[in-house]
Amino acid sequence: MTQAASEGGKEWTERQKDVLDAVLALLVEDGDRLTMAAVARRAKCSKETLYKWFGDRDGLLTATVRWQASRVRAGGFDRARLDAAALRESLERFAADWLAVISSRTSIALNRVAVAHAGSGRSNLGAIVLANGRFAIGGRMKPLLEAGREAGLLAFDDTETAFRTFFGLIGRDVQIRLLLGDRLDTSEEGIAREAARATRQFFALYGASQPPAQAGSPETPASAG
Amino acid sequence: MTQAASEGGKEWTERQKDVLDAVLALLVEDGDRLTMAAVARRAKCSKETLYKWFGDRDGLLTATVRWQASRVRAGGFDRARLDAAALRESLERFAADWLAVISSRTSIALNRVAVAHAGSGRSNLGAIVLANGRFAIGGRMKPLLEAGREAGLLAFDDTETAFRTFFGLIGRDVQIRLLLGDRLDTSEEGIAREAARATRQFFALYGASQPPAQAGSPETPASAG
DNA sequence: CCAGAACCGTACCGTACGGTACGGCATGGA
DNA sequence: TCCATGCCGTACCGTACGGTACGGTTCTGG
Repeated sequence: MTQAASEGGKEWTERQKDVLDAVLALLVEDGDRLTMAAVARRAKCSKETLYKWFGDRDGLLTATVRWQASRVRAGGFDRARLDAAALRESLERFAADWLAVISSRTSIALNRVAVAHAGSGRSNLGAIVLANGRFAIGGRMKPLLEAGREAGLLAFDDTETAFRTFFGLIGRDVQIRLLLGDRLDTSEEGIAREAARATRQFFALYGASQPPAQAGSPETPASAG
Repeated sequence: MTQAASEGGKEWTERQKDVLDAVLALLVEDGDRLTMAAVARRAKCSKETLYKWFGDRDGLLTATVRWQASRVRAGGFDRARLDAAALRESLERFAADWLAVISSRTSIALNRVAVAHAGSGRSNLGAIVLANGRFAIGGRMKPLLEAGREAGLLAFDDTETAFRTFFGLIGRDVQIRLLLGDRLDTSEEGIAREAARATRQFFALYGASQPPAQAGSPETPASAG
């Protein structure tokens, strides 16, 4: 499960990418009530071709998830010149990017089918989504956190714990509420505001320039109990 | 959507509760690949009876969600004598209870079907789960936070924001990972440890006894930008 | 111009499942 | 004793959908 993000995969032809985009569109519109016939109709291809290219329904869904994942790669930071402002900006950008992703209709639709599949045990869509979502962003953010620590800007013992805390401060209840059908503010300004808040709170917890009141970082107890 | 938790509902007979428990068991075992025939077999009743009692499949699922929700009510705190230790203990207990809930196989199964339903637009299972999960705990925790503020132990402007921050510190990536099929440590000790960490971090952000370095609470910017 | 491959559109098959009908049995009240 | 009610078990129906088959059309290479 804790595998690296899989490669963008298999280099589909343009025609095949069109089909996968059709699947994404249908997924967003109709939820997981997706039928092979509907895909064929939408993509103007035959069902026989779908089965030839993707094997079966699960293969089509898997390919769709990978296809979508292969084009949301983003982020990165300038490791060379990392002062407090640059670190804060990078973290804030990560936070905003992540919020934009989990708020997108595509991500919501994909996560819904992956969650449903994970429940029925068939295939491993859940693992793929996790690898390309939560674990991908973790893999990209942790080097930044560690660079910030090496630059004396952050203080934490365990990178994973620090990252997961930031993750929680960013997402809070947003993803589960969206998955369950709640409506939330997903405007660009709203996202920017939340990203700024999460970053501010993260610095309050892990910023080295303003050492926590209790000795040690807040992720470890200052005293027993 | 932002409705109050619905009442435990309708007072089913014992026999009917047995049926709903059978649904829960099947949901946990087989995911949402739940068929009416399987329920009838498991509960040793006829399909006709199921339809008579619950209307249709969605009605059965809705009743099941309400039934499960009606018996996870818990929590509460002693408002009278609220010192720092009592507040911390209450928050930690809330956090541990919530982690135990979202880590339970029943909650995972129920959230999975609700997410799937929210995707297909049919029925409002998502709203029900949300009302009895996220919003129910919010409704129970916010009075505690405000009591803590009135007692001079916490400092925040907006109760909702403070609660959502705590929510994020507690859950982090746990719920989405579990829903997507990842395996996590859900032991009692692990939960207790995470609850303690979340509470410690929440106090670091919102504790009044140790004012934040920047003026104001970390949920509002100290200066523009 | 021809052969073959790729693919579209549609018809078709089998099965799973939601929902209904019905016969049989038990209980309880008159 | 008899009828009514409520429920079990099972058979049944209609439909939706995954997957396959096949005829017809377009494209490509020779």
